[in-house]
Amino acid sequence: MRELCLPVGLSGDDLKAVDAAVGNRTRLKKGDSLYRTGDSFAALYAVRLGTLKTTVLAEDGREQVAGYHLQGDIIGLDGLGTERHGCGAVALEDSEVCTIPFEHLEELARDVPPLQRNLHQFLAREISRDHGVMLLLGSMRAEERLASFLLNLSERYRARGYSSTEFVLRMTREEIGSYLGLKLETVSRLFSRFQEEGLLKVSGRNVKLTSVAALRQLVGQRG
Amino acid sequence: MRELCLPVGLSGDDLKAVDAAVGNRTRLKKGDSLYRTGDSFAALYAVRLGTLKTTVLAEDGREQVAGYHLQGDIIGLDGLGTERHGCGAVALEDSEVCTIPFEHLEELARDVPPLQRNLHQFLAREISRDHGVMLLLGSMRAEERLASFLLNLSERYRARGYSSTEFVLRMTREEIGSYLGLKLETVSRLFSRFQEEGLLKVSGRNVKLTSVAALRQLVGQRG
DNA sequence: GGTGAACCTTGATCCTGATCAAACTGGAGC
DNA sequence: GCTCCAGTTTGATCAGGATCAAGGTTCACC
Repeated sequence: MRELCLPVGLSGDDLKAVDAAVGNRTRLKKGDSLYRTGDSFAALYAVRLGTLKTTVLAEDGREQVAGYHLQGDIIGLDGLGTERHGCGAVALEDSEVCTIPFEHLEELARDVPPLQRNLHQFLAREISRDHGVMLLLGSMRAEERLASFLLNLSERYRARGYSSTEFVLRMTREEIGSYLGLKLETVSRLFSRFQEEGLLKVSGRNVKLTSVAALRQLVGQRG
Repeated sequence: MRELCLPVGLSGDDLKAVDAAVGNRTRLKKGDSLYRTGDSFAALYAVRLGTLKTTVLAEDGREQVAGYHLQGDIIGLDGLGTERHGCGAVALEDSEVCTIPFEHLEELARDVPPLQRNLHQFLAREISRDHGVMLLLGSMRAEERLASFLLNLSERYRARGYSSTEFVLRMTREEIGSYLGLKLETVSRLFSRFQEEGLLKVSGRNVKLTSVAALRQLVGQRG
């Protein structure tokens, strides 16, 4: 079992040191919270197995899904270097994460420059990801948002060696809507419409993309 | 002139080292680009004077304002540790920034733990900021968005020692709309309406908040 | 295997903000 | 001081998605 929680390009001693920094695994059952908004921040988490959602909370109590996280994703970055988590994280199915105590990681990053660089890249990637979501929420129509969401999932499943065209959604229509800034009825209608138009086949949470090209075109048009 | 581009809690030698890492100042005229999306990433920038906007670009060419940056803000973080800038940055008025070469900073962060911590905090804060924008774009109505935007500006001016109730907007209605996911006409109408309702006085880009409490209530309601 | 709750679909209607259009304003440049 | 143009305001209309409502489906749990 040579794989790493942080996919760094390291070798030898460095790698061992990183291995040591990675704490034990935690099993989560569907619905379990890994951490909640406002919890004191002490560690990052690498998703080993399963799917989590992170949610942001407005002062008035409104909650919104900020992201979905699959195997290999690192979560908790938003609390890095601060006192408290700004998000909450909940398992959408039985999952497993490993804990990366932050004190240790920060220290390690000082001694292992490639790791430091890697950490920075993770953070920057998180920022870029968020910018993508802002673009989606700020300037796309409902159908573009859903298409974009499905293509994003597709790409991520592909990268993990799963089918990129046939997968099971781990979240409800309401959660999808929350992430996309839409109501659940709108999400449901869009799935139906996409199916009518031959872009995909959907049955509850089972999705089969039948025309990735058409979905791409949907996202890319306008301009 | 003892102030720092990165407001770190350092002293003595550390402080000198950081000072040394901060490159020279650059003057920007209104409309000048500091960097563009896709430019190779080499440095962060601290805003010394003026106002900048950062913009994200979709593949299809759509552009959206990702943030407005005032004196003391650090920009360019999204490119950190990666090859290219994911955003563009443009001066909204004559401005001045100082360049913080990234290679140097990363190296320095290894030797000066408080600086490392500070850098991480900046990154985490940027992520949290983006989450706030996602919340705004995903779940607020138009009037809540504008109120939220104005209160945010107000707070930031206050923190910088300027009036928190009377200021000049440095961006056009269209740019405000782009940031808030609204059209310029909607922004204009909202300003007029807020004025009618006695929340503020507006004349072109001059804004005077006359009822911060009412603006707050507007944002906070819905539960 | 049956039951109930959570989740999903679909329909009808409403409303917010987009779009189209036209006139007004103010400031930069001559 | 005048001109011109980018930016702003305001009006009229439209449409996308929200909301309200009512069944239908699935699956976890007993």
